[in-house]
Formats: sequence, structure tokens, C-alpha cells
Amino acid sequence: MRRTSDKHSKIIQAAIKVFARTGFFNARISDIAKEAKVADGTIYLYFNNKYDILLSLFEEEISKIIVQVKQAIEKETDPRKMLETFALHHLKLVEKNEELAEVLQMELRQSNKFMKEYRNTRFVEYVDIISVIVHKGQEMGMFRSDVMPGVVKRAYFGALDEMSRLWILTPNPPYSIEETAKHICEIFLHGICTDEARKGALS
Amino acid sequence: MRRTSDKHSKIIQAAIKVFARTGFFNARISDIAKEAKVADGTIYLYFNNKYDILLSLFEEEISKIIVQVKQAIEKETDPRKMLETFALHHLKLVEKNEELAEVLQMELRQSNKFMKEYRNTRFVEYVDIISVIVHKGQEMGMFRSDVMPGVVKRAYFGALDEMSRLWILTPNPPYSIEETAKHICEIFLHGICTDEARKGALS
Amino acid sequence: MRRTSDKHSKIIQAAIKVFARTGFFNARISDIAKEAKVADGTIYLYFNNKYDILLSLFEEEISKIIVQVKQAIEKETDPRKMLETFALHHLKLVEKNEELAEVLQMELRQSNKFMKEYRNTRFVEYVDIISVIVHKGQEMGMFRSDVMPGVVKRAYFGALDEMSRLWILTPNPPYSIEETAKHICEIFLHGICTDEARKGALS
Amino acid sequence: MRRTSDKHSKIIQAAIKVFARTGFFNARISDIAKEAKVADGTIYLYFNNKYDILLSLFEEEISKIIVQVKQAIEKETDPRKMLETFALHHLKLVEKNEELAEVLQMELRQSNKFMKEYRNTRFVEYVDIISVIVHKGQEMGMFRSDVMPGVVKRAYFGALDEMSRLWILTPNPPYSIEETAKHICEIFLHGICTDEARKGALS
DNA sequence: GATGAATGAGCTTTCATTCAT
DNA sequence: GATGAATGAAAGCTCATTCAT
Repeated sequence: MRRTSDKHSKIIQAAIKVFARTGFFNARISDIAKEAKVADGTIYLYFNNKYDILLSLFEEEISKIIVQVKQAIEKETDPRKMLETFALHHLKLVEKNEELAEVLQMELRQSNKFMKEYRNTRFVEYVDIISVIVHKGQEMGMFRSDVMPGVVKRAYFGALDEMSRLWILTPNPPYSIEETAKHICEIFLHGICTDEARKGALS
Repeated sequence: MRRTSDKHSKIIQAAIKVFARTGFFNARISDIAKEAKVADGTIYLYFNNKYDILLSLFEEEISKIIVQVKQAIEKETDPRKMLETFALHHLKLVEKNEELAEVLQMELRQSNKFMKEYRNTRFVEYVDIISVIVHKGQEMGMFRSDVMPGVVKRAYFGALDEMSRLWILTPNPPYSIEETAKHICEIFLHGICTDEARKGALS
Repeated sequence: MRRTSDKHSKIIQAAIKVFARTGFFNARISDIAKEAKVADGTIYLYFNNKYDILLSLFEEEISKIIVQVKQAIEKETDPRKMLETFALHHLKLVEKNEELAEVLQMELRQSNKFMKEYRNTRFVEYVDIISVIVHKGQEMGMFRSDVMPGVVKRAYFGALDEMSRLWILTPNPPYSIEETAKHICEIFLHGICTDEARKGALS
Repeated sequence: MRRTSDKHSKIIQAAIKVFARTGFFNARISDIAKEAKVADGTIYLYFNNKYDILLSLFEEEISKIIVQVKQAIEKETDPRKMLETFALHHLKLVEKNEELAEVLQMELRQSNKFMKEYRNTRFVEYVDIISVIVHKGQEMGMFRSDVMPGVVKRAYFGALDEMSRLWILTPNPPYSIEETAKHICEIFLHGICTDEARKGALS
């Protein structure tokens, strides 16, 4: 069978569509099967159960995102620029793949079950990109040494994530993605940079 | 009516417990009924359906919170202090009523249905407390006039909310609530204050 | 309490309305209570259960009808005229009290349970009015002695009853009640009269 | 598909049994499923809901009956004989398939909803067989031209239907089916035939 | 007698999952 | 591997009936 008709990923992509449309709990396996153009039973050849589709979807998609973000960040040397790149990437996802963004935003965090189980996995890896940057900035003397990377990473991620909800929920949001990413980044940089670093313009 | 029993609020309180424990979709009406020590059918004397319990719960509880936060903020005159008060209140909720915090965090935002319907209601009213403060700070010349209140409110709320998830999901979080609230507030204040205001100590 | 506010009959009248509107099984006790302007519980002071309302309704209303029909028939001496009077009375009920007619037609005969239990009661008494007339006609030599009164009574009743369904179900029926009653009666009289009696005109 | 099992008709047959036994409203889906030896859910693969089973049952069974009756009638040339054939067929159904007869008698006509919806369908087609015969008889000069076929059809059907109720409700009815069919037919023929046609014996 | 809040058994319907083909 | 008909457990919701006031 041809690589391109890969059932596994067809099902994942279908699930993203269906979960985004109706939510995880309201989604029916048969909906996903229909969207993926496979039989209901076929899904169980690739996934253990409905929840497993959600987990796999998350694992695989966030892995791709992590790779992309890390690649983009590696091109930068200035931690301040890195933070901006992260912000832009995070918000751009809504534009590039709204359905995936919606699932990651809404459905994945719906149950503490999911989040508790996933505390030490890809999700953490993703958010830790921020704390690594912050740490780097502190070592370079750019970020104040008294800010706590573990708090900043959550605050920064939370800020961006809340913004991305705006685009998911609002048909015509009042801000552009780029300007918002920059604005939030700028506020945080003002917030965590040393006095000297703050004076050095970003771009 | 058996006046003293107040079934309505007993059911709401039971629902908070049950939704926090198992999530909205996995919660059974009979669980809520058992927790509230009423019959299953009694619930339908006070609520139209399961979803209506969630909506009512949200409406009522967030209204209480709004009142409390606004009262606390009114005692302050310095917008910087106001922002700190908001942060502290928001995070304190986890401590005072973990189950309610969990429901508001996890269950309410699970479905775009809910969020879309509720875009213009209490939830907005709550988050708008922040933008009102920011605006006030700008008028007083304390906050930079180039920061956008509509972005700051979401960023600040998102940052705090993401932190509160830490307490909900983590048995022994590495940070105290007070210190975290202050830390996040401090970062944002650094981020949005004018140079002069930043020098003026907060506490 | 005043005789006129008699709860018992208020409930019966309300039940006729509600049963006619929604059918026995779909009717709710609370609907009847609301229609009768009494509390739900009050109904159980006058009736044992929902089914008992149906039985009582039937008993009482058909008793009234029997009295009326018998009175009208007693005024006649010619069995042929008696049959016509019965037909007219039966069909007129639809006109005078459509809701009651509908309940008697549709709801009462819905369950064999009801009909089996009621084989030897008022319903039989009502239909037997016909066989008594037929018998009388035979004794007077007007009706053929080879027709079986037990069959004629059912056939005649069934014929009329089926016609009355037409008025219940059809907004604008193509026949008038009087003409139909006469027409059916005439056919039956032709069918059961002796040759001599047939020649004697009825009216 | 397990070709040989034909679940659809197994369910219909089971429904006839169960509806006849307990009535439509008291029948549980699980009873029908058990009787049909399928799972509860299987029923919903073939029918939309409980009411749909009743409708389908009616459609299919009455269609079969119509075909049979029309075939039998086509063999006759004398309208008088045709009417007798119809009567015999109608009453014979009770003997051949008592449960089906009971459902058609009791359950189908229980709700005006059903009858109103079905005024212009198979049921009408069935009863119209009678009026077609009457018309034919009038054209042949056998039946009086002043009898109204639309009234006769209902009267004749009602008469037969009421008789069939006797067999459904009574364990040991005092009349045989054949003799009753003939008797009723004879009365109607006497009632509607012209004087000449009446004198010509039927059989 | 009258009320109507409370009860809880009961039933239709859904849908994740299985498995014979 | 792929299918989709069949399964049956599970749960939201209704409403006849009760009973404390």
C-alpha cells in the first residue's frame, strides 16, 4: 500500500477536524471514521480507544511543533529575539492550522486527567523552551537574575495561550497576530530585562 | 417548601465537587444527586439539564468572585497595588476553594460552545477588571500609554490562570501563592510602567 | 364548599380536554391538574391513579349518554325510528362535545386491557340499546327474524363509530351529520326489514 | 451482513407480538429486542425510533393485505360476491394472524396522531377497495344509485372492524367467522341492492 | 381537605467497541 | 489488513405518585 494513504495519519487528521468541530466528548468514532474515509473498525487497528486518539494526536502534533519552534529559535542568538520568535510561532499556529490550535487549546486541557497524566511529557517540553531561553538570558546578564524562570515560562505561555483563544473564539479579532506577539513579548521583556538590556532595542 | 434546605445551592455545591472530581462529561446526574443528598429528579426541578447546572454554577460563583475582587480593589488607590490585589485574589481562589477553581479552570473552558456563548458575560466582566485598572494607570501616567489594555488584560489573566493550573494539578508546587502572585505582578509592572513609576517601590 | 366547584367533575372535564389533546399515555397528571386548576396531589384525593381517571371518565360520561339516548328512544314507538334516533344521537355527540367523542373513540379503545375489563359494563349497555331495538322490531314483525341482533348491534355501532371518526379526524368532512345518520340508518333498515316493512316509508 | 437472518422483518414480527401483548405505549424496546433475539441497539439500525416501528409495521403488513384482498376480489365478477370476499378476508385475518389483527385494531388507531398522519395512505387505500366495489355495482345497476359509496365504505368497514374486535377480545365468541361475514354482507347487500338485484340469490 | 416539592423507578436512545466475514 | 453490522452497557431525563405541611 502506498505510503501516502497512511491510515494512521489520515485518522489523526480526521480526528483534529472532528474534535475541533464538536469537542472530544461529543465526537463520535463513526464521525472520525467517515471523515477519514475508513471503516469504524479500522480505527481500532491503529488506536486502542477514543482517548488514545486524543493522546496520539497530541503527542505527534506537539512533537512537530516543538521541532519547528526549536529550529526557528536556534537561528537566533539574542534571547530576547528568541522569546519573540516563540511568541510568534505560538500564535501563528492559530492562523496556519486553526483546527489543531482549537483542539490543543480546548480539548486537551479539558480534563485534569489528561493534564495530570501529561505533566511530564511533550507539553512540559514545549513550555520548557521558554524557561531555557529565560535561563540563557540570565546567564548572559540580559534578564534579571531575580526572575524565576519556572514562573516566567508559565506566565509567558499562559499569556500567549489566552491570546490565541481570542482568535479561536472571535471571528474578527481586533488585533493582528504579529502585532500581538510583539506587544506581549515587549511587555515581558520590559518586565524581565535588566536595565541595561532594556535600553538595547529589539528591532 | 422545606425552607431551610435550599436545594438549589446544595446542588450547585455538589456539582462543583463532582465536576472537579470527574469532569463535566464524565459526571453523572446521579452522582451529583447523591452528593447533594437529593433524588435525581429533584435536580430537574431546579435546572433544565446537566449543562444548565454548569452554566448556573458559573454565573453564580463568578458573580460572587467579581464582587469580592472589586471590593478588595476599591480599597486601593494605586493601580499597581490594584493589579497585585487582583493577582492575589485570583490565585488565592485555588487555596480557598480548590474544587471551584478546578471547575472554572478545566471544565468551563472545555468547550468552545460554552466560551462562545459566554464571550459577553460574566467572564468578560471579570477579565475586564484588569483592563479597567490598566486604563486607570495610564490616565494617572503610571503605565505606559503605548501598552494596549485589551492585550494586557488577556496576557495578565492568562499568566495568572496558567499559574493556578500548577496548583490544581500539582500536589506540592514549588512556589507559594503569595510569592507567585507578587512575582508575576512585578514582572508585568516592570513591563508596563513608565520609567518613573517603575522606580517608585510598590511595597 | 359549594357544590358547583365540585373538584371531582372539574378533574373529569379537565381530563377529557387533556386526553383529547395529547392522548392518554402522553397526558401528564400535572397537565390535568393545571387544566382543572387544582394541585397535582388533589387529583389523588378523588382518583386512585391515572388510569382510574380514564375509567371514571368513561363510566360517568357514557352513563349520561345512555340516559339521554334511552329517553329519546322511549319517545318513539316505531323501531325503525328508534334506530334512526340512536344513529343521530351517536353522531351528534361529535358535534356537541368533540373532545369527549375523541376520547371515547380513540383513547378508550386503545388498549385491549380496557376493553377486556369493560366487556360487561356500560359500554355493552350502550351498544345493547341497538340489539334491544332490533329484537323489538323482530317481535313486531318489522325486522326479518333471520337477522341476528347480536351481529346487527355490532355492525350498526361499528358503522356509526367509523363515521364519527371521520368528523373527529377531518376538519371539513364532505357529509353532514344528519344526512349521514339517515343514510346509514336507511341502508341498515333496507337490510334488515321485512319486505312489507320496507315498503312503509319512514319519514 | 449475515444475509439469512433478515433482522428487519424479525423485528417487525417481534413488535407485532409485543404490541399485541402489552400495547404500544407499554411495550419496551427491550421487550421487542428480546422477542426478536437481537440487541436493543440493533433495533435502531433498522428503525429511527419506537414509533417508526409502528409505522413501518403498519405500512408493510397492510400492503401485503391489500395485495391479497385485491387478488381475491379480482377473481370475482359479481360486485355482491366481491363485497362478501372482502368481508371474509377482513375477518379471516383475526383467525390467521390474531396478533397482527390486534395491533391493527387497537394500537394503530389509538392515536389521532397516527390516524391524522395516515389519512391519505395505505389505510385509505384499503378501505377504498370497498367504495370501488360499490361504484362498480352501481354502474352495473346492481346497487342503488342513491347510496353514497363514501358512506358505505366506512359503514361496511366499521361494521366488519367492530365484529373483528369481538374475536380479539372474546375467548369463545358465539359466532363463526364465515357465518358472520356472510351475515353482515347479506344485510348490507339487502340494504344497498336494487329490488331486482336483491331477488337474485348470491349463493 | 388541599398543596406541590420531592421522590426514584423506569425507559428510550446512543455509541464505543468487537468480531465474523 | 479492512470492514461495518451487531452489541449492550450506560445515563439523561420524565412523570406518576407520595406525604409533610
